[in-house]
Amino acid sequence: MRNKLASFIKDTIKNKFDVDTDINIEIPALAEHGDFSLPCFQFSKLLKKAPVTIANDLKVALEENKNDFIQEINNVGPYLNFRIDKNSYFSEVFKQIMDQKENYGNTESGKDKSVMVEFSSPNTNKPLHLGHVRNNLLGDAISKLHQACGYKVIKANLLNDRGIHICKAMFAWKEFGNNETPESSGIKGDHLVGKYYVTFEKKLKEEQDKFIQDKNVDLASMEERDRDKFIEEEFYPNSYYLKSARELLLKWEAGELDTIELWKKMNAWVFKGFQETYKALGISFDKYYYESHTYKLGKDIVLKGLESGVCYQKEDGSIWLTLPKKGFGNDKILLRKDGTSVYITQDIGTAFLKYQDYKMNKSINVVGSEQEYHFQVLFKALELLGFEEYRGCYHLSYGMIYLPEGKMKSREGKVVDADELIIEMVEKAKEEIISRNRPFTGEELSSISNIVGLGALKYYVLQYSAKTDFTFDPKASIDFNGKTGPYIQYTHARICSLLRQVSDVDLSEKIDFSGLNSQEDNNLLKLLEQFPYIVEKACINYNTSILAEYLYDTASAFNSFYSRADNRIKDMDTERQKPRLALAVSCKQVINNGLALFGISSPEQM
RNA sequence: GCGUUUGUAGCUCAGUGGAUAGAGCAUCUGCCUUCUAAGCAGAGGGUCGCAGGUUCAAGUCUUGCCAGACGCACCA
Repeated sequence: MRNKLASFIKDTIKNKFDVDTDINIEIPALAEHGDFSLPCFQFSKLLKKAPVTIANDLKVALEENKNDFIQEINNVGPYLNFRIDKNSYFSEVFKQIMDQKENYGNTESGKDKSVMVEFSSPNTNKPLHLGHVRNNLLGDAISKLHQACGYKVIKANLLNDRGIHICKAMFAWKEFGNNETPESSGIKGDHLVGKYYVTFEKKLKEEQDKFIQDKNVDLASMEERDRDKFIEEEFYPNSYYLKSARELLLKWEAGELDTIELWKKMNAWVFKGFQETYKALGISFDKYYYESHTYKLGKDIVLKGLESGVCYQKEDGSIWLTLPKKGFGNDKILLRKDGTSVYITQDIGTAFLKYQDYKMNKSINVVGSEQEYHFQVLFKALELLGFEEYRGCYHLSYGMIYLPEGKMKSREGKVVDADELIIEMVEKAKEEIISRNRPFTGEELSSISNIVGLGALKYYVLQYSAKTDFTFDPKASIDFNGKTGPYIQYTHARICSLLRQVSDVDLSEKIDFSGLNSQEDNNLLKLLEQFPYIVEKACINYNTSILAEYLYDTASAFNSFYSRADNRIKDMDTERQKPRLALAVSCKQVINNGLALFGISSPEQM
């Protein structure tokens, strides 16, 4: 409908003023202004006229050869407001939704293009927490949004399975583990490994406290920076625990059999644990990369950069990248004097590898905002090293999550554990359902609790735009009233319930929509029409909150429509029922499709 | 210190340079013998951090200041 109007205006402008221009059509903030509006500011530069004059002239021109679907054109100052013939407006939207069903909302803006979305990418030394949940849900939603816009999407997960962090857990397990396994202890693998990682950190802290006491240093009176420096320079080189973990890392790098064996064993525990969490969240990946395979990558590329003069070598043998003065503090080291790679070198190699594997047009990394500078350097490095595809690389940065008591800290165990959180949400959903005395069987109850609990969690996280930090309020997150996932799911369930009760009404024949002229009818219609634009907008802006907002508005519009005293559909005669049921069916489809983009299921009953 | 970023209702957050700044929660008032009340209708609540600038128009762009967050590793 919007396209039809836009091309009509475009043609008219071309005839009247002899210029080609894009048309930006808006939906008026106030319904009484009309169904669509055309702010004429957008043409004033091009036509060198005042917006109000343009609006006047254009109105005359448009009215001269107005199509029958436009009922009325009004100009209010610089705005041209259009009222669309209701019957054709409703029919067109309803027809589109019925034709496209679960594909309604999809567009072709990404047709023939591919995108890789790398997300999750956890370290394999501890279980996933709320921060990972945000990452996973965001990455998954962004993937689905791209799919809806026609892109071919590859979801990738780069597991950081190697390094000092896992060696810490390995050492603690060797020292204190007594061969404990997930089977022997009944503890989920990632939690078991995490337990030993925490044990390591605890022992290290004890050792540090003792060291400081022995040295008789008064840390409390030191500046924070000096304190860190002291610990780094004085304590760390003398730490038995750190030395032991480093030894394990060296043995791992040397390929020592026992160490590799233990590393494989513990990583396997963690992977299995992660898989369970991913499954619970309904998340899957098309491709796994492992840091243990990629950590040496990038070296050749850097050496080529040295030949071409992009990089330079210092006297000690280390290799550095020259960065532009503007925007970058210092040059960046790429290879240590012993020739080993640093973090960014691996990322350079991985970028090349990903492209070799998939030749995608876009490559998105879903990583927290604390790594923004890292990605700026990385993309600049890729550009300087001649990797043309750096243009398609994008760091989807998301903000931190605070708890009411402050920042989450994994080392201190001040985190919201992902598995526990999921269980809590599902439990809460179950309580809510039970309290409503619904006639569900045990199986239905647990299936619906699962859908609702996860819906609440996912919507809670995705309602925020990615870049904002937000405070996780356990009470609010678990609330099912107001702007929440369950509210939207509930609306869907209500529609399903209604449809079950009037299942004999046939909507396939031509429907007369002329009876739908209330505020509520029109609001809902307009929202349903907008859905494809919302999906595209959310995708372009990498912003799930746009869709979250929209879904709430749509559910809310339906509930207003539904609760009108004179609108009791069940009691109406068939001819009056039809257009209203058509609206309800359409709304159900849109809610279903929209929630699906968030990985949220739409229950038939709840 | 430098860079990036945030500051919108009591709280948590939306808000393409465009029409009278919105939502949820919380508070208050109504509505279940009724298509699922996880709902609906309504009320109160704002110096859009502060001060300048740009223009027909600024919560939105810009400069300065104030306050917070993140970053500025041969960690990842």
